[in-house]
Amino acid sequence: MLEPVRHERSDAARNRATILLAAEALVAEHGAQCVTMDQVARAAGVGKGTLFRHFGDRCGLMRALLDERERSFQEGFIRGPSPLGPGAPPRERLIAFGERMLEHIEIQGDLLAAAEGAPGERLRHNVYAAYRAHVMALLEQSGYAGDIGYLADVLLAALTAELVLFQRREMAIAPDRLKDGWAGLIVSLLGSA
Amino acid sequence: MLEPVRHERSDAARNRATILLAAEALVAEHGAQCVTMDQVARAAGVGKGTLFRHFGDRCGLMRALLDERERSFQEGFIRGPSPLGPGAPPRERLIAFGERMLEHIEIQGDLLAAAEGAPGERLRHNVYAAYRAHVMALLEQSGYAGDIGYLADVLLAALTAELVLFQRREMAIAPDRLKDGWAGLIVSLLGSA
DNA sequence: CGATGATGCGGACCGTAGTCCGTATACGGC
DNA sequence: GCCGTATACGGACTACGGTCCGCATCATCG
Repeated sequence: MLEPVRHERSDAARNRATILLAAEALVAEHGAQCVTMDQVARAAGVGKGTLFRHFGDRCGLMRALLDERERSFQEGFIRGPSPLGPGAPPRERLIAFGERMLEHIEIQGDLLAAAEGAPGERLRHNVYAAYRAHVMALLEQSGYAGDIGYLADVLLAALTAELVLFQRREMAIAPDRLKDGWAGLIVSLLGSA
Repeated sequence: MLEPVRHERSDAARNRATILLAAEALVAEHGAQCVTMDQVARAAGVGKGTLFRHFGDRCGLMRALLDERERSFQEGFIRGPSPLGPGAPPRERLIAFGERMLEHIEIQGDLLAAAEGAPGERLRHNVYAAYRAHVMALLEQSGYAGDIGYLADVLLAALTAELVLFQRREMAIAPDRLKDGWAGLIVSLLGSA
């Protein structure tokens, strides 16, 4: 399996940067939901084809906008300080993971919602796989006796942007109640010992 | 708050029935994903406007197709035989509810996926509210000590069509493993007593 | 530096969901 | 049966995401 691309052509790199800048500005101004691909293309001064070649589809563009935050988020629970990162007992790390994710959704919610594509697409992505592997590892370490893979899916389902934004906005549930609910859930499952 | 509509006009009722019939046939033949609104309109011999006036949007049409099954499903856990319906202890009813829901998704999965609209729309509907109320009542009866509303949302998130279809199709997880996972989850939360 | 092949570019084009409004039709009152 | 009006109908129209392909631009090599 060879690497097909050696260098990105200079104009392509320039265009990608321009597009991301333009998209970021438009999203900041109008909200992710209201920004159309034509708007982004015009604002960046490129053709629509260029947009889609670089990012595949609308969700790909939104994901690209999230990417930096996403990477630092993942960095946090893989190599960051306790209790989110290594060092703390798995139960504490799991609680911290959920709380951190809730904060992530609080900040990036609209973009996360806009990055959702067809049903199930989200689940097929590397990001989900990374979360899932992390949660499974923590459950494993905690000595949980049941189906770890299944439980990981369920726990992550509690942390989807769709659900959390609904709880926060439609049901007007306070962030602290969500965090407490999450922590209580983990304690119920893994014991308070 | 008056009832604005006294009688549905006869042509309207006829058209609605015709549309549902045509849509059902097209979905059966091509799958819900591949059926367009224009196809349905042409097959039913009505204009597009009529379609949208009756069902609001594509998801509304899909929901209407699900409606009958949905009602009998709800009937099952509200007034049906134990352990799904009243009579069994709440823990057993909750397990039966999840298993029944998994079967429902197994059968109606494509339609359920096609009925999903914008992120969060699903959660705003009566159907979700009914499920949520049911699960909350069972948790209450079971004497669960934590945040019942939060836990209901989490448990229902484990039973979304999006997740279950992913688990079944993409991850090739067998139905029995999902049912066992669900039962194990409930037991972990409510105790095996 | 000039030729040449690979890569990227632009924007016309397409399919689909959803809207709008002038026209047609059913229903209730006379 | 006839009329007036509320209601429904149809299909042209819009907006948007996504595709396609002929042309331009870049990198490379002699």
